[in-house]
Amino acid sequence: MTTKPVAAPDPAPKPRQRDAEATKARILAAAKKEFARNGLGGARVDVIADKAKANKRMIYHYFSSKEALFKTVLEAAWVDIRTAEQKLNLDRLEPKAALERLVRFTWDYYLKNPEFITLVNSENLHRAKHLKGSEVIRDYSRRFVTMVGSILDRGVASGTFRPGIDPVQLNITIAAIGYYYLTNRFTGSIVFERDLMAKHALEERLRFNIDTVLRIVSL
Amino acid sequence: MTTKPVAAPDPAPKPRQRDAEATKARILAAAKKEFARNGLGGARVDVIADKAKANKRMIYHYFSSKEALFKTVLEAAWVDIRTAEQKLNLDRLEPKAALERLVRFTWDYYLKNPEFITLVNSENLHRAKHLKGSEVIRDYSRRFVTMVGSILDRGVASGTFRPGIDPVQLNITIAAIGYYYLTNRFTGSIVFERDLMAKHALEERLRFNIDTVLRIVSL
DNA sequence: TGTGTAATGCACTAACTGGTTACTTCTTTG
DNA sequence: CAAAGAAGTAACCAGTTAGTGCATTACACA
Repeated sequence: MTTKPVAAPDPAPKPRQRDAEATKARILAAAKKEFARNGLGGARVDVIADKAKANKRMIYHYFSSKEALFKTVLEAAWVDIRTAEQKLNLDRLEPKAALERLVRFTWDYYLKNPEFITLVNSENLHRAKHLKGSEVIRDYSRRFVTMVGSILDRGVASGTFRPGIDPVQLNITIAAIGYYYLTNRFTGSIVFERDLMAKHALEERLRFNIDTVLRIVSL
Repeated sequence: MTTKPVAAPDPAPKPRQRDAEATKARILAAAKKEFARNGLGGARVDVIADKAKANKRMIYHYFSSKEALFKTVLEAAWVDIRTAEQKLNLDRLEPKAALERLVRFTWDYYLKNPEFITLVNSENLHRAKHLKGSEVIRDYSRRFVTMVGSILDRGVASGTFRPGIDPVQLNITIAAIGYYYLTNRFTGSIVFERDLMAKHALEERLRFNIDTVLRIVSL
């Protein structure tokens, strides 16, 4: 976008009064929070501008529209989780450990990044119209599915996993058992009359989930 | 609410021009659709009025406010699914069959009543503030958890299920593996590059889910 | 047939909301 | 250092939106 000085490799990033990249980043961060808290429809552009200590005009300058901003936020969120997943280096672990690691990671990620869940919910309410056709997402996802597939293959080869498991179904299930618990934590706590977010409750759920996944793949 | 004629037991319900109950019902049905499609924030009261072939004034006359209307819709939806669950008479089935029946029912219900999922999502976005303190929900839910608990107990007693399974965790999981798949069907179809709503895909998922649940409870 | 009440309809508003216009101020570079 | 473009601001606009005041009409019952 903006042409940075090419010469010196980061020559003491002098504190600017005006910094396009920084402003954009602040807007993005604020938008993520606001969209996550209130959904696309409920989010207010003015609130985002305030939170970002920017002006509403800046938002339209950099992102054209509320929906385009939403799309950017959403894509960034997805790239973030998929990138983190790749860093797990699950290929280096033995199949069972790899799967456990993945379940644990997914759970922790959702816990630490509750915005992700709400953003995804919001996007699905809008029938994924913002993500439709996004190659970024498709490319990242493909690598991910492949990775889980190869864990399964290795497990089958070494005789620890049963054959014939669809990696997609497994992926969905791993996400589901964490995602559902957390996204519905408010109604869930009412329906089941316990604090689903209490520390021990969270630990118990994670244990249950790991057990579930291992049972799915075991012989 | 309104005092109906007490005498004759439904003496040919003459077609009225004005019928409070009928109007209320139409509003409720329209509201359910609109809330489900657009969420609480995105739903438009005028649209609900039009869809219900009623006047906006009627909505405020019967339901006081948009949020109160939402609460009514939400409670009704919950009562509906819980009532349907009770009608399954799972106590009469042997444990394994009962569980399979429940998984199948849950899946089918979500499929046939997609509004339920979206309403619940919307309520959780608002941190369950409309359902908080609703005794209706609490009472219905209690009976449900108890029912699943007794299936598990029976299974353990007959030596088909392993002991020590928390009925709440199982309940959550049964809901999760269906709910997640369906609520995220739009982004899911993009991420996994398949039509998750194709007939064979749905059948495959149901099979996978039944298998998962049986694996969780098996010895 | 008359009457009180519940049901209904219309027109209105006050507050908001996404988006824009017109302008000022900083920063970079020839 | 001057000029041009980039970054930033405030006030504003047109369309919406939840919610109301008030007049009107049908119904139940005497």
